[in-house]
Amino acid sequence: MPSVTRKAQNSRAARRDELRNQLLEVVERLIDEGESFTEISVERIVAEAHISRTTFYVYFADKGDMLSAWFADIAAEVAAGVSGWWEMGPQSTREDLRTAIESAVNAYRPHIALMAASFHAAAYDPTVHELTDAFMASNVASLCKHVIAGQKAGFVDPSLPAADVAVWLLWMAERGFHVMMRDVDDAELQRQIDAYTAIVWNTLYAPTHRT
Amino acid sequence: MPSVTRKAQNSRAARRDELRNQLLEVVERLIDEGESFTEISVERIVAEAHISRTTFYVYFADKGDMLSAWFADIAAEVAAGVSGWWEMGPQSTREDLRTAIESAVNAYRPHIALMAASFHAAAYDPTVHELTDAFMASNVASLCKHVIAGQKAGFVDPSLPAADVAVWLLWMAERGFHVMMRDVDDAELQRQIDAYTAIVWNTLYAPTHRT
DNA sequence: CAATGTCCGGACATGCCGTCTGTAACTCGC
DNA sequence: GCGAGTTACAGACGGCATGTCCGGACATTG
Repeated sequence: MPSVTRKAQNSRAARRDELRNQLLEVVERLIDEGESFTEISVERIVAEAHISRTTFYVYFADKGDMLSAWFADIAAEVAAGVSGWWEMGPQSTREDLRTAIESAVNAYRPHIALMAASFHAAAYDPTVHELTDAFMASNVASLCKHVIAGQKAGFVDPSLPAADVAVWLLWMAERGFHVMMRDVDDAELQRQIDAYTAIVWNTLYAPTHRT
Repeated sequence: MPSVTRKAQNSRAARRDELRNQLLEVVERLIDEGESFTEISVERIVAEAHISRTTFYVYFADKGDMLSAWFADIAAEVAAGVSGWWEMGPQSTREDLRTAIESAVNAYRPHIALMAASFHAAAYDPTVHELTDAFMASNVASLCKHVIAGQKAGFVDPSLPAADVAVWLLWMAERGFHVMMRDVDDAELQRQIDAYTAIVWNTLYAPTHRT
């Protein structure tokens, strides 16, 4: 009875997604209350979510698996948010850059706590590590491509080592988002965006925009 | 008998230092072998160091305490390594900046594994968090002061928000050191230093050095 | 009804933690 | 050398969290 099996699998996957969201909501709240992902036990999570620990292990191999199940979705969202950056061209202004960065921040920000948790867990969980790595690699590749194109088109400092600078700028963003954009009001957030924009602008574009 | 007590305390402190170094050597090796600090148990550490777990707890409250006992020393070393940067003046060249950064890297590099472990542990260990925080805050303060002085003296882009940019540039360094300078050969290391130098130079100094 | 899938409570072995024994050794001052 | 103080140890503890397993309760479906 293949149809039965198929249906079961579908509902299983759906249920997994449902649980995943429900559990991450709990985790997010706990993190916001000042705890760290590593310190939050599975027992704690399932208790707060009112499901049994057994059920948790039916759907997830462990905490990292739960995080991983969620990461791909959000990575895509963020990637879409950043994409404006890659469209910078010779005519683009510093305002355009700021807008692109702001949209990336806006995509990132609702999930800062869990993103930070993911990057933290990446240090000891191989599965999570692969995901964060792929996420960074993909964005680095995009930025690198953009930088090289910009150098060819003459609106990015041609003396820069494109690949290396791309890596540095994006890891800076990752770290900065987690460290500086947690628990900040909107004014502070705007200032942080300004600062990051200033660094990126000066690094990449300013040298070719001298008046 | 105060003299006895005093002597005991001295030897205790000395022994603590001795153990600390011995244990961190083990930890460093284990990390180099691909394990993560969080995952390394006290049992593991003491076994490899050929001391008993009991003895460990005589001298340290826990793993974090051991890391903390070591962090202050190394923070001072690194701070000394970076100090060349703050001496950049109106006449300083890009080469000077690179030299300063290289010396910071050289101070940092021998301890990258443990520094990374410290920053990682900071996420869940309040004691370690305080130390890493103070370390970053102190360097940020120095850089911030340098930027402001440079803006007054006219060799740093005056449009930059000094405090914010200082924070971003230094967290970028912290992250970059851990992510990009682990397990790299010397050629790769030089390239990373070049990239970081390029970003810092373009951000801070280049706008006022236009030819 | 019977089979299937879902959830649960309860229990298990395992591993690590931090603490607390008692014991053996070593180093002093006397 | 004797005894007091210190240091190291092995061994055991209670506690907590992990990941796994089972059996029973319940609803859904054929």
